[in-house]
Amino acid sequence: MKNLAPPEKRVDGPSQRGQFKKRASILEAAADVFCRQGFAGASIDEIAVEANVSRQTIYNHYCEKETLFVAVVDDVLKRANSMIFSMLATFPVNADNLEEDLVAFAIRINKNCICNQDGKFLRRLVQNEGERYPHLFETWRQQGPGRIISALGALFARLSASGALKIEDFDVAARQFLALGNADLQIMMLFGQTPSDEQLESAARNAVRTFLRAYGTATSPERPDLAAVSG
Amino acid sequence: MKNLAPPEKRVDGPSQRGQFKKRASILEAAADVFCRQGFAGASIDEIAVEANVSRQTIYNHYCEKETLFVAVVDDVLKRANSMIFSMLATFPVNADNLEEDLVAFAIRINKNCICNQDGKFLRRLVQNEGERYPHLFETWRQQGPGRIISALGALFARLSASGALKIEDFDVAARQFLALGNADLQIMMLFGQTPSDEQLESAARNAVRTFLRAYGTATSPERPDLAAVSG
DNA sequence: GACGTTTTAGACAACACTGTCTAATTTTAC
DNA sequence: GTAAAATTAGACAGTGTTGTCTAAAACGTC
Repeated sequence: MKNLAPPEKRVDGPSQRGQFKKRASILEAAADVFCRQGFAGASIDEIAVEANVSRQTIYNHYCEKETLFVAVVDDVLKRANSMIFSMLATFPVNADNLEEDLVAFAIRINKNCICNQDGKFLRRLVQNEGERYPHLFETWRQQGPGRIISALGALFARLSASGALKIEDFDVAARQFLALGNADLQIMMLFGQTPSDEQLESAARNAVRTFLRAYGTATSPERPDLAAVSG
Repeated sequence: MKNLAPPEKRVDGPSQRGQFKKRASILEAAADVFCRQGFAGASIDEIAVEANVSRQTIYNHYCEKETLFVAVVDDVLKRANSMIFSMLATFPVNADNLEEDLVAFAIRINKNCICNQDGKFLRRLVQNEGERYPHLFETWRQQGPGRIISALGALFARLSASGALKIEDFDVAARQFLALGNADLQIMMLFGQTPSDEQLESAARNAVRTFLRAYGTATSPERPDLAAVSG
């Protein structure tokens, strides 16, 4: 890590006029290798081979290994953030068919945000390098998860206001919804495995059933005989 | 990684007659450094300094870096396993004061198994090196989480049989209990932070309240007016 | 086709790390 | 106190990596 980069060498490298494909290829390969090997274990040569690019080209675009790393993290963070908010936009609006809609929503979140390559990469990277390079994730840490939970909480608030759910703390409910959605997948994901569609569906069903038992109003059909027991 | 270690060099090193303190000191320092830097990023010299030991001593006890790594993983896995099962032994037996007992249980699990140093180490290690050194975690992967969930599930089954809970799938309930317990702590833990006692308690309360709403029978006091709404 | 830019392969120095060796020193057992 | 065992500091070769440099080749644009 050089503290003083020579000012005549631009950090941003070529690409003013094109060669976007090279950059994209490097970013993708670097994400792969950094994810597999970690920052310390990743070698520029390995990235170059995987990107079908010469090592020098990497140094032309990103003057240091750390510059490349920062660019990869930025890229993945941006993509993951836009993905999660586009998924939040598919949250069910009305409450007819709520259970099925929530199941489908949970599947989408898990499949496209948590269990995909970007999700895996982010979990690893944050966990490994978050303490070593706090500045990389600081803004995401302060805004990312908090804003996601707030947004999801607001969606649950809407359902709660319409009487479909009965929730006191919307943010807690949002966190619990996500946590329940991962409950059956966490161990797989810890080992880097990707769940099958069947596993995704089963996990989502288990999660939503429990969530609706806790927060659903009486119209939820899936709580067979609690009223009978309580009455 | 040498494939053929000279047979006259014992893998287990000295310690037949004592020097346990050195070994323990090395193991502890190595766990620390491996956890912070990963396998590739950790240097033997750094471990030696942190253990207050010369580098040669490390090589005397563990002939290769990988041997040391394996020993550290074994050590942590054994300790974590024994801790989790000793915590499971404190699961509430009877159902009077169930909510408070479950809260205390969740706090104990989180504090002593999930949020402590060993838990952090294991999460990192499994996630990072689990694919590269599958043999290290294979037996734990097959037996560890599965047996933990089964054991916790059996405890919930006991409460269910006594009528205090109403659960269909005990293993699912066990996973959900643990997932709910982590719901409020996951982001902190991802960044390597350790929750305060207040945060631990609040997280456990939120988790148990929701869990009991989903699985509790009518005797649970904390579901204020579902019956009224449903009636 | 010509020109400026980008890419490439390869060589290169500087550095860090692993694992070995040795000889001196300290610790431990008896 | 003595002898065996363990530890230490330091030097060392071998290796891999980063980042630089150069000259040739490929590319894109006009």
